[in-house]
Amino acid sequence: MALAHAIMTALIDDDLSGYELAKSFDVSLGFFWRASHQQIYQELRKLAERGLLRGEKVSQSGKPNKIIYGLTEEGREALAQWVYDSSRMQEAKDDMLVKLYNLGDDNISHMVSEIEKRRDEMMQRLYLYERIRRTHYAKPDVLPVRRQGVYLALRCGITGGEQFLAWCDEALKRLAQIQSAQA
Amino acid sequence: MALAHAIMTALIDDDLSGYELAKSFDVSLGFFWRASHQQIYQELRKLAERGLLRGEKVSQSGKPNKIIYGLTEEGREALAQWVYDSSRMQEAKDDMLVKLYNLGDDNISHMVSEIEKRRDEMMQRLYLYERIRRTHYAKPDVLPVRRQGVYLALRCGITGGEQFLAWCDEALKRLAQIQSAQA
DNA sequence: AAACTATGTGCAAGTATTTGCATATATTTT
DNA sequence: AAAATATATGCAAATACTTGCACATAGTTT
Repeated sequence: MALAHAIMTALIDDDLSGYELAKSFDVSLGFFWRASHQQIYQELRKLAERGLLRGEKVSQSGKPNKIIYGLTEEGREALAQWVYDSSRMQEAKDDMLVKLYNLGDDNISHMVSEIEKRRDEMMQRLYLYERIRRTHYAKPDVLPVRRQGVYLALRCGITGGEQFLAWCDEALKRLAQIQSAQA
Repeated sequence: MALAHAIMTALIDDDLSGYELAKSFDVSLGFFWRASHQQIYQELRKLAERGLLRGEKVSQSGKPNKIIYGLTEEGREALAQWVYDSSRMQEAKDDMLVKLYNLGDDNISHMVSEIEKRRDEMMQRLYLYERIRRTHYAKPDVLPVRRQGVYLALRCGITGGEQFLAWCDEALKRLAQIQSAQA
């Protein structure tokens, strides 16, 4: 039920087309809630049908036409209300962790490379977070309230990412030990 | 596609009924991949149909009958093969983080209590992790390889949980500051 | 006696998400 | 000139997951 709310959230400040929204997702809310463009387009249409968004067709020359979506009053109210809904702790749902339950002499080197790959990806993600933090949140205390909320979400991503890197190092060390004992 | 593999993983050592499996999930793999009992029963039947599990009906007196599932050779092979499949980084998909993007003077006290609730839940989770660690993984180095993999997953849960607690404290501190500035 | 807890499995309906494909045009690169 | 990239939206099918309900028995608590 929450991709809808993530999308509405992305439209708080600006009206966007599906394409623009998908791009903005990639560098902000998508850090915490990934969605494919198909899902976004579908959800936008559904939300417009339900009256929570208003879609305006824009004809363009030189580019394909697009539909700009914006929150309706009803949408803003629904979103504000949603914040008070109770939400649950999310599990990691990460294949990698399930795979670790299957660790064996045969697949250990595969797990090493999988963890190394994750480590690299997270490293890149952290560079991106850090750039965003420096650029937009250098002095969080002086930001308006809502921006401070976004900052806190970013901090959650940063500290979570740093912890993950540390775990990767721990795991790789242990796996290397097992491998050297094997030889 | 991975609940299937989580279930098969839970059956590596022991054959279990759906009920037993659901319970074992609650204190192990379910930390990383939660599933309702309905989903588990469905998946067990599907896996049995596909020949990856063998289901054996057991009549019981005094208790309802049950079906004990175990991995077939084919299942074991499929599981072993699955470990080599590539897997992707998972996003948090956490409502709470999306809600933070909607932070405002009106809902700030709600967010405080939501974060406090999460903090409590994680604290309890960490107690449980710690008990498991002490009981079963006090000396990880001497464990067989597969158990060391499980230990690494547990460590991921522990360090991730500790990071989350620290983040909660940071967030609560900031929210308290905003609230006191408001007054 | 009634209520609650534990054991044990399942259907049906709805919602969410992924995967693969399809269609266009304009600009930039090879 | 061909190929790749960016812009822009969508359908259809399959898979995954959640929610609410239903049945059935035994033991324990109030």
